[in-house]
Amino acid sequence: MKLGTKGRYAVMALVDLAYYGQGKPLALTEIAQRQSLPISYLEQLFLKLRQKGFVASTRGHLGGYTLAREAEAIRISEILEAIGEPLETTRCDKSSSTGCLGTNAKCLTHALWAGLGAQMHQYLHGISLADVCERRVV
Amino acid sequence: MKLGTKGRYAVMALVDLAYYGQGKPLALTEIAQRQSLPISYLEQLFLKLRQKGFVASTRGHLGGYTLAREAEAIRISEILEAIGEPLETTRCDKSSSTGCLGTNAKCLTHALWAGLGAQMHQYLHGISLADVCERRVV
DNA sequence: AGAATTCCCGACTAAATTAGTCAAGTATGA
DNA sequence: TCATACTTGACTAATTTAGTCGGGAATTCT
Repeated sequence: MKLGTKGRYAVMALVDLAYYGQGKPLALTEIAQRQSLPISYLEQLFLKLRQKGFVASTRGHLGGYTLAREAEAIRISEILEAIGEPLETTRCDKSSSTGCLGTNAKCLTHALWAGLGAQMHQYLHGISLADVCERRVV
Repeated sequence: MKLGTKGRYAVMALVDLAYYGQGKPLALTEIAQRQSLPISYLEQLFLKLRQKGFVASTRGHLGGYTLAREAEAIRISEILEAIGEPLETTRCDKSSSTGCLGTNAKCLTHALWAGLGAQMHQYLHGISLADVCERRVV
């Protein structure tokens, strides 16, 4: 159970954007250099972030990305979801009728893993980009 | 960020052992069948669980495994640690002096990930094998 | 106009990890 | 002695991760 670079980099980059970009577009190269992240990898991530409406892009010279929403209104959990960072604690097939429902002794652990997932989601949903920027994180 | 089978299977098997094994040794084949887990894989896991003192083994006919500790005294977090399920949310190198300390703007996210890890550990530390068996899990 | 800068996008891949299998052995009880 | 069950190490196929690469398209500066 470890956090992948996709999720970590996406959040790092957005925090950087919220922290250093004051309304003005910030080039990906600048973010990548400051955070020591591979730029072509970041491009992939920002493609998704733009499609999901987290950032807006300006092309050409002096272009870059800006936040499309208020930093206060972007939850960390949303970022991870947008980027495709799984956050999966169970493997029970929800669609299948034979899937585990946590009702029998065989799947006694279902509630445990579901609870862990809920815990994680709750924590990450409770923190916004702005919270991270202003070090309001326990 | 997904939970691997190692951790999941280990907990499933120990819950099964606590639930069905009343002091008497339970053969791995029985646990494996009931939980639909690959037996040779479970063998690997129980090797570690025995070495770390979670279970005791009885060899030969009618042999098997028993819990070496009270089900109330075994925390889920301990099992995952024993088995080698990572539970890593950060990648900051703790040993290196150049490692991230969460003090500069570059690593503003450190506290976030560390907090997530703490949250997960706290949840899993607060639940014992017995809690899972008796469905005392939120 | 042309050059420089920057985003846009899909395809590809090396390396690591996962999720096991397999084979051979040792101990015990019926 | 035979079947059962734990013990242990080596091996591996498949998946996932963590990127790279190459070519394009839009925009602005000179």
